[in-house]
Amino acid sequence: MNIGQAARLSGLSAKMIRYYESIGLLKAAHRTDSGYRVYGDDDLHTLAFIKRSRDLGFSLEEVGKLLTLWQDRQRASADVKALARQHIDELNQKIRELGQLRDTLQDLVEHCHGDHRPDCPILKNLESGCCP
Amino acid sequence: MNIGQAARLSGLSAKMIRYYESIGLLKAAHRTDSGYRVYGDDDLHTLAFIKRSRDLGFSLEEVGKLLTLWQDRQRASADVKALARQHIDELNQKIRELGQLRDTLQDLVEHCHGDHRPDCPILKNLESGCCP
DNA sequence: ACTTGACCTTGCCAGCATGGCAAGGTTGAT
DNA sequence: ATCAACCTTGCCATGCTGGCAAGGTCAAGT
Repeated sequence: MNIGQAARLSGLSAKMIRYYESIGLLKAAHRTDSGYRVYGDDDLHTLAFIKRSRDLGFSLEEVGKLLTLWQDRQRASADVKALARQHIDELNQKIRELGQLRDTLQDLVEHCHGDHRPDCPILKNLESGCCP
Repeated sequence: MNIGQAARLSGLSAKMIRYYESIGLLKAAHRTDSGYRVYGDDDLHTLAFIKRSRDLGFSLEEVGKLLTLWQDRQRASADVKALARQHIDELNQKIRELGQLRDTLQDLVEHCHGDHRPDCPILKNLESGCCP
C-alpha cells in the first residue's frame, strides 16, 4: 500500500511517517519504480506500534528504544519495564509541577475580587513574587 | 545596568531578554553610544514580572496580555482573573491527560513480570493497542 | 488518447522557547 | 598594551508537527 493508506490505517500522518523515516526511526520503505513508498502489513504493524507509543506520551527517542526492544527477541522484559517506569516517573514529576502551579494560581484567583476595580492581587503577586 | 546584570537580577538569561525584546514583548531598551542595552529599575521590575509569570506556566503570549493589563491602570481585575482561570483550566486539562497516561502505563507495568524473560505485556499492548 | 483529480515526491518555512556557537566590538583593570 | 569579561548580531539546533509549493504518477472517465 502507499503512504496515504498506511497513514490512514495507522493513525499517523503521511508527513509524520516520512519524518520518522528521515530521522532513522523507521528503516527506509521500499519504493516502486516511480519512487512511491510501499508499505506491507509488517510495516503497518510497526507504524501502529509507534502511534500507540506516542499516544502514551513516549518521546520519539524513547519510542526508538522501545522499537529496538520490541524487535529484539532476546530482550529482557525488565528492560521494557524500566523504560516504562522511568516514563511514569517523568509523568508524575510533570503532574506534580503542574499541580503546584495550578494551586498557586488558584490561591491567587481566590484572592482576586474579580470585578471592575483595577486593584488586582494576581498582578500584585506577579510583580512581587511573594505573599500570594 | 547592562543586560548581564539585569539577567542575573531578574533570573532570566540575557538571551531571553533580547528575544523578548525582538518579539515585542518588551519595548526596546535604551542603548549606550556603543550600543549596549541599558536597564533601569522599572525595566528590572518588568523583567521580574515576566519571569514570575513564566514560572507560573503562562505562555509568552499570555505574559504579553498580563503585561498589558498590568500596565493599564484602568484594567478590570476581572480580566486578569479570567486569564488566570483559563490558564488553570488548561493546567487541569493537562494534568488529567498526563494522569491517564500514567495510569495506563502503571497498569502495563504491573502486568509485566519484569525479569530476564523476553515475554512482555507492555510491548504486547503497544503492538495491539488493546487489553491493557 | 486526453483530461481530470487524487495521490505521491521533495523541499522549505512556521511555530514554541531556549541554548549554543561564532565573529566581532567595548569596557575596565592591570 | 594587553587581557578578561562583557556586549553585539546572526545563524543553527532542539522536538514534533503542519502548511505550502512545484512537480511527477496513477487510475478513472470521456
